[in-house]
Amino acid sequence: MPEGHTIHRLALTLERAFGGTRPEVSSPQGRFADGAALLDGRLLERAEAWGKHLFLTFEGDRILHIHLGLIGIFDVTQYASPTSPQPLPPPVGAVRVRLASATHVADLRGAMIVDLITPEQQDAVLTRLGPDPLRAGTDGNEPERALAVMARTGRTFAEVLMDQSVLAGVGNLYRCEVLFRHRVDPFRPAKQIRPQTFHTVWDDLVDLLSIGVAFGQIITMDDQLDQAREIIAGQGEQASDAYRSGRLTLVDWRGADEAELGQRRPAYEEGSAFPREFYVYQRDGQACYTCGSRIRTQVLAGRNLFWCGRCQRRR
DNA sequence: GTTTAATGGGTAT
DNA sequence: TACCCCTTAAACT
Repeated sequence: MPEGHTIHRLALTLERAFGGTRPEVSSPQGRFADGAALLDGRLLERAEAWGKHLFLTFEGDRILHIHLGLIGIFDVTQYASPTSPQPLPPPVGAVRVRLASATHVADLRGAMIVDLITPEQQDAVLTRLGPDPLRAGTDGNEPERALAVMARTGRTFAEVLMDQSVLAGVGNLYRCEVLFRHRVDPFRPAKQIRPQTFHTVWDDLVDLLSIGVAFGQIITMDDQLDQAREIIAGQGEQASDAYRSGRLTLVDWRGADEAELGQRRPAYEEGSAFPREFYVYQRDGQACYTCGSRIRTQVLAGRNLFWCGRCQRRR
């Protein structure tokens, strides 16, 4: 499930659930037992996402570095409320890390990276990342940085789009869909992409990923995006401003009382889901919605690329 | 019951 | 390019 939007949403959810508290940290499966013991009962200062990397900073500069990889999942649930305490639900399956408070529990399974690191090690991870569309408008996240790399690589645009050192947070699904949305040939050399085209793609990614964070799912089709934007516009000025600035993830919910949260909380939390539908992703052999020709697929650098050979020719 | 695929990515060859 | 790691659920036999 994880592209950048998943991780940014997780950071927001974890901050709301555990930020400023001292969660119990354990490793029911046992593979993170030592790290869990070091973090248990420590103050969780903040949770942050950079591209697909998640960092939970505990007091004393103890940083829990998590990367979900392809199959990782971090479930955060509220199992009790302050007025109605409930027993903590037992872990199910291979839970490598569990955070638990009197009201919330978060279970991490299948992650590729689970490490306790120092601020210096965190910096080393961050310097290897390209600009993150979900941090657009902040230092170091300018699309020009990606353009500079593109100008001196021999690789195709589709390869470069998923390279985390060029762009942080974009995965295979957003890649396929954004290429189709702008009718760009995936195999076009990155250096041949016009800067104006790339800026349009970048702006679109800022929009798409932000909506992905807001709704907790990848939405790429125009009719669904229109509905999504309408729902966001109905959330009031604060959510709307944050969305327009491309930083819906960075809204700080801490300190808000329940009434305020009710007003600011996006509709998605009440569970409005869009049908899972895409322009090209996993539609190989089916008719392109625009031109009717068959959607094609090919393994590119180990991942399944999907595109429309007619709509995405030579651009 | 066994195999496969999944929105990742590092390391060896 | 190949192989490895992580875990689960759906699709096979």
